[in-house]
Amino acid sequence: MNLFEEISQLVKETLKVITKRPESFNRTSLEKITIEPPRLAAYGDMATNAALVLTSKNDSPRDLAQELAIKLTKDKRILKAAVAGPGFVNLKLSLDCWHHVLKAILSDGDNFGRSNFGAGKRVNIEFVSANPTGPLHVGHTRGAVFGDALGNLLSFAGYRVTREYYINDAGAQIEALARSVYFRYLQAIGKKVVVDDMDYPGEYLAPVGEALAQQYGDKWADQPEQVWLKEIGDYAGDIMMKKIQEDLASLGVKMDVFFSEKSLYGTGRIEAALKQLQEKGLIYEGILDPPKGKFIEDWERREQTLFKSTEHGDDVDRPLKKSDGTWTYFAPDIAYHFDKIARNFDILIDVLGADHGGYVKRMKAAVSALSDGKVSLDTKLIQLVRLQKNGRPFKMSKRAGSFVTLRDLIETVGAGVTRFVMLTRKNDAPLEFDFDKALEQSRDNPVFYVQYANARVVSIFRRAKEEGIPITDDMLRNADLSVLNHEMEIAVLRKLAEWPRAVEMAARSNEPHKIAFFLNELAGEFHRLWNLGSDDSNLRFIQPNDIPASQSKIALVRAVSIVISSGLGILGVTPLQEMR
RNA sequence: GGCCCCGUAGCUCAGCUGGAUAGAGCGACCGCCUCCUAAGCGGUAGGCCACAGGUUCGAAUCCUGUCGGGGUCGCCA
Repeated sequence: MNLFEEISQLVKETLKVITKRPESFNRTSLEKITIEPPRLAAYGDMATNAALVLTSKNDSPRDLAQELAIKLTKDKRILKAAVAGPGFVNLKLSLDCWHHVLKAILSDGDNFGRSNFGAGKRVNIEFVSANPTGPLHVGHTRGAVFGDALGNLLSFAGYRVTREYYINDAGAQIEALARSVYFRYLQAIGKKVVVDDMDYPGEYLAPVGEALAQQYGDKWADQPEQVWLKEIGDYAGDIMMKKIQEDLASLGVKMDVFFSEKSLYGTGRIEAALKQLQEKGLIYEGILDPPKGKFIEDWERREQTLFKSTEHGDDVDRPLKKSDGTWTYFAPDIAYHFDKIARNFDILIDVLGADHGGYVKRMKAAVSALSDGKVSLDTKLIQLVRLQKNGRPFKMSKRAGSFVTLRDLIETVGAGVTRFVMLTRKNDAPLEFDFDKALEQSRDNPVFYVQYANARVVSIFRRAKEEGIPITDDMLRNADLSVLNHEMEIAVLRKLAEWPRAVEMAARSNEPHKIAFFLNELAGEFHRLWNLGSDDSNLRFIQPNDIPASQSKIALVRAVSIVISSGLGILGVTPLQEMR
């Protein structure tokens, strides 16, 4: 059930009947027709720009609009159609129509708002992909929440979603991790060591060193690096990865695939991917110019292996090998994306930190080249999180080893609050995360505001039971809805009817924050109606001594609860039954 | 210097593939509890949508340029 879709069909069919110039109905102008809630509620329930879009230069849009309006009123669902402004047609829908929407929501239940928008297309969302060198911090958390919610959103909208984590377990950072752990190991077996230059000085590595000491005693105490580097690196990386998975689990994020960068090395997979590019003539040996405007001290002109990414929209060609002959980060990442393409995804989405912005073009170029433009790569850059507490910002520094971790967040505010707050901003805007605000119980805190609405809903159900009002799904579905005729009750229904549209728009742009904003609006409509009950007892949901009227009103409440639950479900937040 | 993101009310931010008189919360001011949770609701005040051009019947939205803030720029990932 999607009311906007239904009215849109009606408008388009009506237009076909009345137009004298069918040739002006090319596909593009039909696609430009919108059916949307008007800016002002006073205009009506829906507005369409059809006449404006379809009128050719010399005709008056208002004439076509007028004709359209007259024809539309013939439909039962349309109570009133009026021409306004330059040629909009504002529609007022019949009470019956709204009641029909409510019945549809009740019978669709959890499925209300689901759609086939994605047409079963296969989407791969790669997110988090943090180096396994330490616990996840706040920045990773935002990426994790975003990716996971996007996954939920796209599933809801009819895509087949795979959530994926790329483990960077092959680069220099793992060796750095190994050295840091080695320090901790030496400490654990009682050696005096000077800890002044560790890459990862965080305390969290101390237990790893101790575990090594337990297992191996002083076996590695006086050994040179090449003896232990790889083994300790693998060992520590595995432990860190387990911790990361625990962190993700505590946030409610479950990956479908963990893809190891290491698995690309020594298996010919990098070479195979690059061969694809080679065959398209996109790989060559060449010399890059140093970046302009930025002085690099030890710049040396050097011939190296380059990917001709400029052929696919990048600004400069990109190196695939470092000066020591090993691969750059880019090379295995090309192989990784080649693997994703080979796994037959229709759409790839990479969720990256904002500091990877400079990486986007080359990766898109690679995907475009490898798939001959058949697979699209969408990148979502996640901006920084600024943490605040008591009005004062605090800093994160990985080098100092002191940073706010995902675990800190969950322990202080909980997973649900963390997730919701992080989804109240679009991904490309910086997010201010205030610990105090997140826990505050007020209108200013959107998490609370939405949860409070849900708690009120639940309290109505509870009260109804106490009053002996039967509210099974079946009874609500068959309730006589004619008592639902107040403007504010319709306003709630109007918002509910927008839900499928909101889902589609959020999915279209890969923007789960739109769901959070929608829920905030829906909660607002509901709180408003609730409060009207104190002025006018006829608007209370529970009508003493009138079971049928109570059931009708509770049917509306049930619909609100269905949509709030669905919406929170997409965000990955558990609805609260009561506030404490 | 190149590239990417951002600039909307005093503050924090929405604004849907271009659409009507640009919205919400906070803060300020004025109201609403004998009544389903007042942890809420109503109202008032507050704007040259950074600036300048362009496209269009129509621009906060699209294009170009300028200014301001952030990110990034071979051998980090």
